Amino acid sequence: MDASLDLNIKPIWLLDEAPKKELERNFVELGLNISVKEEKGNSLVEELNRVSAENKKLTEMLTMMCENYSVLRSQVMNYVAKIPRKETNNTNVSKKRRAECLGNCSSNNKEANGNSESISTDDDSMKKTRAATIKSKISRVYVRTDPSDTSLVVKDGYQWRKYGQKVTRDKPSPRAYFNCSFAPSCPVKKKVQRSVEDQSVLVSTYEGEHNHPHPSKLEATSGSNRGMTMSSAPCSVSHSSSGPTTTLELAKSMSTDYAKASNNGGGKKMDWPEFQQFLVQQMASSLTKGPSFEAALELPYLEEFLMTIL
DNA sequence: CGAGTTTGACCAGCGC
DNA sequence: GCGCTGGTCAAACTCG
Repeated sequence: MDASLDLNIKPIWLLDEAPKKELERNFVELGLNISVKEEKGNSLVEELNRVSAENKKLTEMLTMMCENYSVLRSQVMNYVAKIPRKETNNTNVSKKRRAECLGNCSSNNKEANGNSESISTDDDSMKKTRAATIKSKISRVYVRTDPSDTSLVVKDGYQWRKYGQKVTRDKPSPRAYFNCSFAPSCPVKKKVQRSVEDQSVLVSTYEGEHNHPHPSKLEATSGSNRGMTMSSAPCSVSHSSSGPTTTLELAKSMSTDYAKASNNGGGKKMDWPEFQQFLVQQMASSLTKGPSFEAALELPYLEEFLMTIL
């Protein structure tokens, strides 16, 4: 099946009668004898009519999609409003091995281990609290990549330094370990591993919170701050450290395209109706891209996707 | 030459 | 205590 739907939001000129006549005129100008090739011409006109009708139908479908999108959007808004946000006031990332040095997490491991000998007053409740703390700081991001790409690199806008790679027991693919190297004292760590279910999906697990602004935000505030903030956002969308975080390349590409589209208009921002129309266009074109859109159709992905474009 | 990556060794936690 | 496993270190290596 040919999935390439050449969709248009606005009814194109083929819907009008005048252009058809112009087409016929063009045939004459091109030296083609319409009377001789009347049959061919008629079939072409019929074909044009058919395509026009099809286009009209598709346009209606898109309009409906757009309306459904609006409804869905408001539903998601309501849904998101109902989700209780967990407090994220605890700032230090703790790991098992560094559990004893809660106040000294940014220092190096050897120092931490040295200190740990003098501070060893753990009990079960403390352990549970810490485990909960770790759990609440962990977020997960799914990124669809080229399955042939073995680099385990997830571009999220931050600067990462790889410090280790390990083959784990239950997973066929190795796990890569990264430190945030944008700020020397940033405690955030990232683990990246391919999904067992889908080798084309990279699962990156973030531990902790960045103690510095996002690099792209720094860029945005220091220089080219045009259009919506979406344009400077990374592909990841994090709505809470308490819940899973999902990334869609589709959302990324859409935001990028949107940024481009906005910038092409001389830096003029699109208003909401324009933006909606733009989204529909992008959705339509994304239908042809397959995997990303399929991913978006899975409910958790879809929610995140909608969060992204809201 | 410096920054980043690779990779084998080491360490700590956990279950038995 | 022992072995398994995940996480980290650091020397060697690569690349711009």
